[in-house]
Amino acid sequence: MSSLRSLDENLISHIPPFRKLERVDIREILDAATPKRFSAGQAIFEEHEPAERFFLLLDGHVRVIRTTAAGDQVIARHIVSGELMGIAPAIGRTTYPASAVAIDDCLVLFWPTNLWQTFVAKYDGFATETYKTVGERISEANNHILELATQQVEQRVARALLRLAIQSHRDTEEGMEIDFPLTRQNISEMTGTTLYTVSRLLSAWEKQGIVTSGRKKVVVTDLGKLKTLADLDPMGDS
Amino acid sequence: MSSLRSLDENLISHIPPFRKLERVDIREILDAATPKRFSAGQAIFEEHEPAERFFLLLDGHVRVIRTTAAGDQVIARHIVSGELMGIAPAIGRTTYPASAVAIDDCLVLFWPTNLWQTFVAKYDGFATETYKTVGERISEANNHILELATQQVEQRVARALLRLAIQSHRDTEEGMEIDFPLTRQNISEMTGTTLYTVSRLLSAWEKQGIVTSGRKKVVVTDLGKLKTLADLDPMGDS
DNA sequence: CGAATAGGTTGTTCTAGCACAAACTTCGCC
DNA sequence: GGCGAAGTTTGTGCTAGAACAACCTATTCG
Repeated sequence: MSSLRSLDENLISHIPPFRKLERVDIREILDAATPKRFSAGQAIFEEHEPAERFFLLLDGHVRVIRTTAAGDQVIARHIVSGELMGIAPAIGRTTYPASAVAIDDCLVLFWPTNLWQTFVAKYDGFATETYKTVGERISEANNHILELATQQVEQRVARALLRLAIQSHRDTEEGMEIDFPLTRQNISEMTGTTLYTVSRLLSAWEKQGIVTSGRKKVVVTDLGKLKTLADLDPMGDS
Repeated sequence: MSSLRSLDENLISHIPPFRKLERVDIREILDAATPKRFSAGQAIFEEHEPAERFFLLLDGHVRVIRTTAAGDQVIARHIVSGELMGIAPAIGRTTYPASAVAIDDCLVLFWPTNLWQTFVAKYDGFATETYKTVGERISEANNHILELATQQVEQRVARALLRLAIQSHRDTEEGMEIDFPLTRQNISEMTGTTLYTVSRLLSAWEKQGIVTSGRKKVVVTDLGKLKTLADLDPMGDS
């Protein structure tokens, strides 16, 4: 039984892995999908859980998190609408490698994992496009490693903010506002530092007019300066 | 023209991506392969270079390296015999994401990138197995991020050594010797620290009977103790 | 509306580990 | 067989940033 009225084809027809497909194919894919809403804070899937489904985020923002034995959390990435997630089957895993949590209210579509093979086999371009996604995520991960291994905290935080601002912002009079709730703690979990250090950095940047920030909110007011901080800052501004 | 006598099927028949294949298929694959030797220190491929070939390491050890704009190097992983490398095509890349350098004398087989599609389409199990490899590398990368973000240098170095010792060792009277040349500098590039700190750690561990080390050589003499250091050491041994 | 809670700031202290320097050892090679 | 290069060790600062503490300020919710 379809949980809602039949889903609109335009929902996914423009999204990379589906872009090249025929209307009929899209129809088929949508008919096999289950839509589901998650409210802010809800877990979409958990690390180590058997990967029984793969997901497409249609609306909202999702945080992908890993937790160490010692209890520290690390934010691996943020998923924005139009992205696939939980695509463990693509990489021969039977278990999710991380947890996904809805940051704000989210709308997702999901399919049972066993359909993955079918999609890959049946829909031309789907495999190529999703493997490209996988490739991008590997690159991201490797860049993250490079950063953690070679850069100072300030640069790492600047880069993290820059990426978020570019990936998912809303334009306001003040500047580019990161369009989902983001705490100092969150930023520290993305960059391998502490919330205190992030707070100090943001305060300093606010004085220099690079950002404006509030409770769970960050606005980049001077993208250029932030970029300078992110690219190996030639010299520390006084 | 085949560069050498025809290659022996046993060379690759036991290697995961090829294991499930028929003799005929293996024959075909080998006939399409070019064997090549690299001597210690030689580059096999370079970051950013167009990915015109993908490789299988038959013998020797390879280091996968990334370099930052500032000139710092990071060792992403070590490849041991039987592993594929330069599999950029698998993840929709047209360019190598890192450089590969022969650590000791190496024997590799390579194929032109355009054959990748053929392999995936034609040889059953090849796709699945290689995507599993990709998956493992993603996991590795993510673990590396977790470590860099949350662990102390001592633990990271212990883990790096542990991994190497398990992945590629030779048993000696002293213990498990990492079976390729490895300097303090190399270890520091794997763990995001300095060669000085690594040297001090190894010296300390040598006194505690955990390792023995020499020029470009590390032998793990007490695997148990090293594991303790690697898993969040409950308390620092005096 | 008022208390509880989540999030943020800022001061102070302290240390892991980086930076630099200098000397030593091992190895390969002319 | 001795010189030079590459690799290693160890000492001495020194500082980025973690840890902890205390306090402040929005939000939320009964």
